[in-house]
Amino acid sequence: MSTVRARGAEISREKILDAAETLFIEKGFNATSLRQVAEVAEVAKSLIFHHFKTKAELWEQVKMRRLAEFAERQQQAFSQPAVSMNHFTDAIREYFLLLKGDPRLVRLLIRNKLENEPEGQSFDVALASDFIQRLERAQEAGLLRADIAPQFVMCLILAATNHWFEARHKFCEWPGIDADGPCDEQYLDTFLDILLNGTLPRQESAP
Amino acid sequence: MSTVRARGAEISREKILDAAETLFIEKGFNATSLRQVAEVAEVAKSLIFHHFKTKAELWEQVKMRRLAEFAERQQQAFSQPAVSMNHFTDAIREYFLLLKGDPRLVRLLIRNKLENEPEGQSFDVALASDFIQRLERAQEAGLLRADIAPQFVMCLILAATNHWFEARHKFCEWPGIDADGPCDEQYLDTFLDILLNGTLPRQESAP
DNA sequence: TTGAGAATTGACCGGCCGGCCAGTCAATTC
DNA sequence: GAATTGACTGGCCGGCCGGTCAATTCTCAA
Repeated sequence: MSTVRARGAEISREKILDAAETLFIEKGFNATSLRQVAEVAEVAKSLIFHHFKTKAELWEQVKMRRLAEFAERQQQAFSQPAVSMNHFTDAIREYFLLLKGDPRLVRLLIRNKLENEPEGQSFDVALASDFIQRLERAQEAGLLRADIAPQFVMCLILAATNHWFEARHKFCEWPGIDADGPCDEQYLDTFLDILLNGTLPRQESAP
Repeated sequence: MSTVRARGAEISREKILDAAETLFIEKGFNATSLRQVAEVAEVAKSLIFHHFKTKAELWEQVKMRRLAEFAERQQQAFSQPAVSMNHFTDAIREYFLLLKGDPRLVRLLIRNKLENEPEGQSFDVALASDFIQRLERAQEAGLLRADIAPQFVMCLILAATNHWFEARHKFCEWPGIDADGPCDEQYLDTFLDILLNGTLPRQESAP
């Protein structure tokens, strides 16, 4: 449908979702009232209930919209063919930049950790196993040490990237780390350097 | 004071703190009412205001008590002298076990990330710079590659350990990772292996 | 023995919460 | 041009919230 009415309704719905996203991610679900959401969205509070059943469902939809978009971009970042190790580091670089460019997403990911839904999203399972398979093929091709489990390498990559942005403000209080400088790149380079050196096949050394 | 009264008061205070810790960490500050805290603590709600000025102060005290204890144990874990790289891996191992043994602490650390206090705690800054200095001395002693910045190695260590437990339940849904098996140890071994191999001084290879 | 004062309680407050509902208005359909 | 539909609103509701307060109990020093 592209009637005038339907288009107007869609705009209102999106305005509500936008306002809810801003407030829920910044202040949290329970600390945000629907009155605030309505005010920011410039819409009557009752209209929220017209478009969404409950406050909880609104939050669910906010997360869905954002995390689905995240999964898509994450897939793009991780889906490059890996014929050499450089392709892996490029993929990690791209994923790192994805997080760097979207602080709100990082905050959502933190909040998502605290919510113990039984179902959860399954798309990142598929994504992870996809990347793990790439790593396995790299092992078979001799690009990667064969004596390490690719699953845990994947965990380590996500830990190193996600945690950096999740705790960035803490790290930047340390001596030698300047928040305004190129510390993101320095950290990433250090990590990739260590990861590469640590996972490259070792050429025959003492047992 | 060690009068009976004072001791009784102290017990009540601790019961309130215990109940608040359980509920705040599990459900969050805004999702927890003081009525629930009082009920779990088996105490009148008003008594909470006798011992703590406001709900916010109670939460502050809960965090203080737990994070101070954490900092102390963290210091123990990281304070071993480092005359060889094994001491570093031992320190990381100990810190890893500290987190493994205290899921509630891990949850508190996640919650702490979301709160943007201007002041914050300064003890972990001191702790980090202490460990970084150890790494620098290891570099001077030739135990560690000299061309990497120790600050970022420290970040990586914290990322690898903290994020593992923060996202453990997600990781354990992946193929090849069994939540009930020894996956914690496998992950840690993989990480330490990569870290050690990646940070060991390289013996003269092609530039 | 007593009285000062801390520990503890339950009744109570104003205010905000999520949610509901009756009703208005304008676009769409017949 | 009447009937229908759906977007949208303001006002109201019961209930719970954080917080206050006066009254009671308890303990111990004087």
